[in-house]
Amino acid sequence: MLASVPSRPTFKRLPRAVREQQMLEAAVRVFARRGFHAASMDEIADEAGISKPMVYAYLGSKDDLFRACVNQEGTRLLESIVAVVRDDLPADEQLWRGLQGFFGFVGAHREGWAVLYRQASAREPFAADIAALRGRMVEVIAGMLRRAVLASGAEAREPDLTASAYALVGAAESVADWLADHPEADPDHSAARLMNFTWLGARQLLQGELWQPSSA
Amino acid sequence: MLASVPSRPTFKRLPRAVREQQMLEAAVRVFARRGFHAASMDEIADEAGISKPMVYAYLGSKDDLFRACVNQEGTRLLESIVAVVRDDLPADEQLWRGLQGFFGFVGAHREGWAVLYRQASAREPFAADIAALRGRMVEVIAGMLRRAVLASGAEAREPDLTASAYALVGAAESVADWLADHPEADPDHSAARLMNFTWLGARQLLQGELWQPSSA
DNA sequence: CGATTTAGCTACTCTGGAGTAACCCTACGC
DNA sequence: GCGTAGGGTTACTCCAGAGTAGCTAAATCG
Repeated sequence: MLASVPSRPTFKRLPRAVREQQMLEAAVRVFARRGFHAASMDEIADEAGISKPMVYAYLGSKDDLFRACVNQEGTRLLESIVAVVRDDLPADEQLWRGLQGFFGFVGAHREGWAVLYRQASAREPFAADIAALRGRMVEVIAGMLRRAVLASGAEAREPDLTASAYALVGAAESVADWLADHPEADPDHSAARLMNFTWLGARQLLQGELWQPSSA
Repeated sequence: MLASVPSRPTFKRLPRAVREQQMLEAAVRVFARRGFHAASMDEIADEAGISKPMVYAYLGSKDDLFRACVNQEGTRLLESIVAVVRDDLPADEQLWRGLQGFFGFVGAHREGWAVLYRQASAREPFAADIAALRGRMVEVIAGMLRRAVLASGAEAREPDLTASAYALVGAAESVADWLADHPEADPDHSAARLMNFTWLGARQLLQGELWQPSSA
């Protein structure tokens, strides 16, 4: 019996699943800092510590690779939110936790956020994916608002719900962008401010109060 | 020479200023529908009814051309707002008119909007310009909010003002994106809904009312 | 009515980077 | 101890598209 030393993991020759994940992480970083076009497959391969043909062998074309990045980061974003929202909570608590999850993701994954929003929403083949993702969020938010309004005994007007949800999602994206550029800022603090800003207004509006132009 | 074949259906030799403007308008359209990278100088020249070297002769490189588009559309956007806001009005009226101007521009210049936001904010050399434009808007909005709060006798907390302004600008951009994809929607209606959504909330928040988590 | 200036063209060059062909190497199964 | 499969590489091909050289011709001027 030989003293069978468990084959020490050399730095080379890793199993496919591991390499694929390394490549994806590298790609997200490069796409985030260069943008889709300026990112070259050579640089991505280099960042992953591998050669270009391996990237093609495992992940396919540049478009395929980018789509994989978008899907991965989009999934992570959604999971960050889903993980903290509980169905049995009142709507305002759900929204609050959703915002915490959202800003938590952005704070911890600034590259992922940049890939998803600064890059993917501007490039035609992928913009549709992001629009769909945003659409799902809008639906979720609108649902929360709807339940909140109904729970308070008021009447829910669908167009107002959708418009409010769009405004809220946009406000969150804007604050997220600001957060991505201010590493010292606290994600939870941003979440709290936005919660305050939107909830008070949404509540009043959806209960029927209206701002009226005082002239013309 | 018998059948001399200049055969140019080209109608006229136009003065430089006119051609430049045609090229800019064409470039905005092509950039908007293809994106910066996928837009080729050939297609832009074609859209303008002119040949490529003319574009280079008048507007310079592709980057120069795109920057010219961004500047033109950015200026138009700002002017749409400035044109309707009056300094002597109360802050809520100013905000209301500003939103009307903003959504009026987006409704009437969907290509310009797409160039400014969907394209320019994602491409590195130009993102800074857009960030600056957005920064000016945030400052303006924060100023309106500040005056409104002071006028109502409350105390203005700067971080809240800035955060609210970011949220409001982001909400407006989001609704504008939605508007750009829904040609049948009425810009004024969008402006009114957003005004309602934000004003009621901002007013309460800035006067000190806070939403509080009901649990942990 | 020549000279000059300005609008305009065709037909190139050249480069960055996506994608690939063809080969190498080592662990493992038998 | 050897065949093979899968992880890995170098060194290409090829093309779209930015940018240019160098020409023609219509206005304008003196």
